[in-house]
Amino acid sequence: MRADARRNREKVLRAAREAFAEEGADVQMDSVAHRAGVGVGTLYRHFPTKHALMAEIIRQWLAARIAIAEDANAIQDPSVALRFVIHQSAELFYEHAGLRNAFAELHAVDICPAESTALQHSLTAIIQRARVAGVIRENVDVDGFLSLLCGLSAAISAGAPWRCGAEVLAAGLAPSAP
Amino acid sequence: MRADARRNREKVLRAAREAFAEEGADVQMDSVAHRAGVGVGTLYRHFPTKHALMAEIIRQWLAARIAIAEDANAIQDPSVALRFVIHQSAELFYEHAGLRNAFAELHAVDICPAESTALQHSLTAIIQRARVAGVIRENVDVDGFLSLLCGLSAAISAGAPWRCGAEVLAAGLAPSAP
DNA sequence: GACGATACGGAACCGTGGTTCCGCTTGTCA
DNA sequence: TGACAAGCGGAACCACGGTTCCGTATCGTC
Repeated sequence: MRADARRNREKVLRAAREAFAEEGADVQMDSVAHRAGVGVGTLYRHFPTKHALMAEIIRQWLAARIAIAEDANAIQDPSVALRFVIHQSAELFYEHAGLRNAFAELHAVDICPAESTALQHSLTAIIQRARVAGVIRENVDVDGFLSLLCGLSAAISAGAPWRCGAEVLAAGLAPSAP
Repeated sequence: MRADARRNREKVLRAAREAFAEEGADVQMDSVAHRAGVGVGTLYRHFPTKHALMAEIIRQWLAARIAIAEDANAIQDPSVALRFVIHQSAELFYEHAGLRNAFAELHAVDICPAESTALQHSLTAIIQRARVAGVIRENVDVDGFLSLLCGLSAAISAGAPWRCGAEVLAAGLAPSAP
């Protein structure tokens, strides 16, 4: 791949992230191209369709979430690990608040099955450890946890301060007092 | 208004709710018309644009939420009132899970300012009472609460069991132990 | 520095889907 | 029951936006 092509690919991805975040999933390709300072033709050279461009952004986004989950799994204390995932995720959600709104309707599982599975796998370990240690309420499984994270993401995109959202979720997940 | 016109208006609204819930905000008007068993012309007789149709659905949705908030305000115990709003809202979110996904990108405030204000007003009273009674964490204000409800809605749309989501939020909102 | 391959820009194309228009039907009222 | 207004259906219209295409520019190599 030629050097300028690689440069342009990066410019396009950066612009697309920005554009999707600011204008939602229905930004025009022209707008993305303009932000990137390239022509539409260049967009289509790197990504055959708009959908492919969106998929790549989502893939990178999932990769960041997987990284967080894996970092958490390196933490010994299950309770600390759980809190770590929640807080780090909340911060990530805050940094990319716009993307959440843009891609809310899309099902990541359909678009990036591999990454989705990896994320779920990593989170399963965290939940499992928390369950054994008794630091998470009984009726929350991995799917429930993923949904709640999804909710956290929405809350933060809606304007909730991310630390506050994280605290509420973390506190709410603790097993109810006997 | 003629009787058949009134009937059709109802049919259209029902069909639109169903269509938006199932297919998202970008359902075609033709699809809504087909579900309602009327022609597109009839749609446009009752709602001048697609946007107007969506606005009416959102208005009814906000009305339901306002009703819940007002019911809660009739409850004496601030703690019970807070839990009531959360649980009732969660159930409503569950019943109309699809709509949330469809309209996530839209800002209700811009579309139905009056209803949005009314909802915010009702919730303010609930939060205020909870604050005075010391049954809600200090760093959550009305806006934060609205955002968290928005998050709850997203979590439920994402598949979290609504009772579970409500319990987590209710527990998480309690002031942290000293 | 010249040549071939690779990449770029952006005007033009075309399908999709919101909206309009008008001839026909149906409800309402005297 | 007849007349008129109100409402209906759906084909046709048209703007928008994703995608293609090709002449031009740039890169990398000899």
